[in-house]
Order: sequence, then structure tokens, then C-alpha cells
Amino acid sequence: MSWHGHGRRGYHHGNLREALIRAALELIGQKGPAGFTFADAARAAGVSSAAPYRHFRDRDALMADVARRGFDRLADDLAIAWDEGRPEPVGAFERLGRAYLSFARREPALYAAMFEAGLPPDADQELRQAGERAFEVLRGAAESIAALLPKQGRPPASMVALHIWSLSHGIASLFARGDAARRKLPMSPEELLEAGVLVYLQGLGLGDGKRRGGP
Amino acid sequence: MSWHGHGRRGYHHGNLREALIRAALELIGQKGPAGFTFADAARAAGVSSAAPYRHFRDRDALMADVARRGFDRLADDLAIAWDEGRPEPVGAFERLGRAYLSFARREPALYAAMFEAGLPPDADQELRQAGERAFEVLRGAAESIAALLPKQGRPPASMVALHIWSLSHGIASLFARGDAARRKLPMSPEELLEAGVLVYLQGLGLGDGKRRGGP
DNA sequence: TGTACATCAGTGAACGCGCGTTCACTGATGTAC
DNA sequence: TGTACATCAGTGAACGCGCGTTCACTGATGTAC
Repeated sequence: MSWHGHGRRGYHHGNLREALIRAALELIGQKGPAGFTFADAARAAGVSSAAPYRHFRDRDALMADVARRGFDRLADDLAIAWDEGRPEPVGAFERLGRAYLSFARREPALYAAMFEAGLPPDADQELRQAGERAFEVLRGAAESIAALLPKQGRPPASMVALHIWSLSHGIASLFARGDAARRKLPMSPEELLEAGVLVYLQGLGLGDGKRRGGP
Repeated sequence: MSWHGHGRRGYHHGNLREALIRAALELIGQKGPAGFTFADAARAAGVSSAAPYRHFRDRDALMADVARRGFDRLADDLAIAWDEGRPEPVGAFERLGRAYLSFARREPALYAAMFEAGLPPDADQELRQAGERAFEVLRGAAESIAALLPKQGRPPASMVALHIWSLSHGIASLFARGDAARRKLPMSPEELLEAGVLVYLQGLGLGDGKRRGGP
């Protein structure tokens, strides 16, 4: 019924661009970002191997579009988790970390396109902006966290943001990936991250003695 | 002169196994772990495309051997940096973190084979053992660090090791990689890591008020 | 020290395969009047 | 409401290419006697 449904509707596909992106995501999920080809995507979308050229310059352009969507969704997820620091920043900040890891786990194909496809982060304008938008959420949160500290000795917010990003990404890419390269862990990645963030915040001087006891 | 020198010495190569590994390393450095083929390696070693099969089952077996060497060397580097915690554990531990990052930067091709080639960490016995040996150095160091803390509330050493590994790997793979996917940073990766480790140690209760002031 | 023989590490030709890319084309859709 | 035409999104055939892999082979090396 819907005029841009999933099936073909004759000579024209009707929604090939979307179908290719979905196919790419599926294939990346199965075989990793390296093991997916332009021809694969065309086949999966049920279209001739020349058709994708109407929508993407080449494989990398398609990959970049997938990655861009990934950053858009990550930015959304992070913003929701942070929720402008409500009810109080420290708890919200921990929630933010969990949301990052959760994204990596729920969307391994997107995550791989974003960080393991070998794309330059500024492959194109849109990709760069989407990446910056996501980081900006994290940086804003770090800003609020830093503001809780006495003005002298307060660390730069961007550094705090980079630490949390690095820790989260490290855990995601070593222990929470979707493929055979995942490393085993004597605990859940979530626990590992949560404990790490806690120690880190403590180190900043934000120890909340009784842990998450409210403001 | 040397009987297993670099050039061919007739029909037999004399040292093809080594030459293939060196070629693989070179190619991974240039094109990433995905963009290197068995045929490439043979060509670079100046040998027919069938020759590598005398030494490696397939491309992945070659890659695994490269990765194994990487872990061996990383383990060595880390052990030297840690130096059994001399002159005192906290300083030595920071040195350890720097050594990790330094390895990733000096040997981007090895690092990529170890962590970005999509190899299962236990692809074979030797690879697994080499990986464990490297982690063991880190875990041992974390043990010494944990031992500085009061017995109750002391975190598990393996968790501390995993935190430092994750942070280091996150920084290495986001900001210190050798290819076009490296992300820009408003400081050096070394500074970022060092600051992160410092905050973390502080969070553990190992603040050295005047920073590195000795025991 | 010499010779016969086994073993080994390479060759090179061949194969099937799938990819990327181009091209003239054609069927469907949209629009001007 | 109908018709002519432009535009667009796909087709399918073709191409050159390089990869992985196998095979019978051959030249070099090592060893038994």
C-alpha cells in the first residue's frame, strides 16, 4: 500500500537510496565494514549492479552516509540520556556513558561504519558535522560536570569529554563489539565502564560518598 | 654476505617466511589491514603468487603471525617500561601507559594487525598466549598499584588493568592511529593519556599531591 | 670425497570468480499546455 | 482531460582486472653410505 514500501514496484525501485543504506547496514553487520562491496549492496537491494551509481559516487560515499546516520543517532541518544543534566549532573553523566556503550552494542554495524571503516572523519561536510554534533553533547555534559568543581584546578571540559569518550570507545571496541574479534571479559562491559567512570569522577573530586545519593 | 640476507639467492628465496611478514607489515602500514592481499605480499617479496602457500595456510594465518609478533613486542615494551615498579609503582605505572601509546604510534601496522584486522583473539594458540602475556604485564602492574591501597575497598587489580588498557586503546585508536581515520585533538595523545591516568589514580586514592614526588 | 637419492621450496600456467565501472538503452514519472 | 515531451531511475551486457587456489613441475639443498 505505502507508495515507498519495501518491495519493488516495477521498473523503478522507488526508494533505492534507503534500500541501499539498509542493505549496507545488514552486510556490515554480517561481514564487517571491510567485507562489504558495492555489488553486494545492489544485490541485496534486488537491483542491477549499475543502479547504485545513480545514488552514490562509490562505495565510500555510501559508507560515509551510513556513518553520518550513525553519528546523528548517537547524538540523539546521548542528548536524551544526558537530559540536560537532570536531575543532577553526576548521575546524568554516568547515564551518558552507559548510553554510549549501549549504542555501540545495539548498533554494531553503525558503530563499525563510524569507527572501523577507515573513513576520514571529515570525508565530507555532513559527516564531519554529524560527528561534531555528537561530541558536542558529550562536551556540554563535561562542561556541567567541570562547573561543579572549584574554579582553580578545574580541568578543561573538553579534556574530560575526551577521557570519557576514549574510555567508552576503548571498552566498546575491545569488549563489546559485534564480531569475532570481541575479547572476553570477567564482567560485563557496562560494569567495567561504570566502575571506570566512577573512579574517574572521584579523581576529579566528585566522589559522592554514598553513591548516587541524590544532590 | 649473510646467508639469509634480503635478496634472493637463486631459485630458493632462503628466508621467504620472514620476507612475507615484513611485506605484510609494509602493506598494512600503507593500505590498512583490509587492503592487503596474499598476492600483494608475494609480489612485494618478489616471489610467485603460489609461493606463500608453502609457509602460511592463508592470508589470515599470515595476519595472525604478524599480530602475534606485535603482542610479543608489546609485552616486551611494557615489561621494560614497568621495570617491576621501580623506583616506585605509581611513577612506573604512568610510564607503562606511555609505553603502550608509544608502541601504538611507533608501530601502527603491528597495532592494526593486532586490533583492527578482525582476527579472533584466540585465532590460534600462539596468538592467544602472546596476547595474554602482554595483558599479564599490565595486570601485574595493576596488582602492585592496588597493593598500595587499604585492603578494604581495594579494587580488583584486573579491573584496574582493564580500565587503563581501555583508556589507552581508546586514545590510540581514535587519536593516534597511522592512517586517514585519525581524529584531530587539541593536545597530544600523550598528554591526554597522562592526564587521564593521573585523574584515575587520584580516584583510586593515589593522589601524589605534588605529582611524582617520589615515595 | 663422491655419488645417489629424498626432501624441500620455489615456479609458472591455468582456472573460475566477483568486483568496479561504463555504456547505450528503456520504461516510468512528471509537467506544460 | 488529454497529449507531447523532458527527465529520471533503472537495465543488462560488456570490459578489464586482480585475487585465491591448484597443479605438475623443477632446481637447490641435505644426507646416507
